[in-house]
Amino acid sequence: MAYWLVKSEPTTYAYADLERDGRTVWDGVRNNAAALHLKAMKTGDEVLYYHSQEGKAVVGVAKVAKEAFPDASDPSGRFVAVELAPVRPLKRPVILAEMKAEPKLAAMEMIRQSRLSVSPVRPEEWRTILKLAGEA
DNA sequence: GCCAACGTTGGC
DNA sequence: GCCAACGTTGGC
Repeated sequence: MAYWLVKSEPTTYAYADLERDGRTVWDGVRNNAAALHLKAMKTGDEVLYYHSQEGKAVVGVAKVAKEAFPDASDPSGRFVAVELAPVRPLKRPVILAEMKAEPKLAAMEMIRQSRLSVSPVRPEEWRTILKLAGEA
């Protein structure tokens, strides 16, 4: 079981939209590094759901409902999509400023490279974030 | 194959 | 709205 983090602008597709839909195709990723992470996802892996721009916080937990398959929205055929399903909203959102202030999260991929839309999360980082969310 | 120019993302 | 970071494109 691996852990990941995905970003979405809440004005485009918020965590609440995922809850409403029950499941969604996570497509449109056009970055090679992010695509490699999508390909490495396994069904059942857990995913932190981060709101970029508006909110700038991890707001929920999702899980991989379907492993990588060709992204139908990509004419080149080079990129893949996965399907995600909601697990639960965090008890308390964890804002970016808190994450940056936490030394244990300094090595997190999403902190080190803010533009990466899909990134891996280490187990200890996962635990740290859940703790910041008041869940651990 | 190099690198300058340009576009996009996302934090501030 | 601005700008830094980074990826991509295209001329050479």
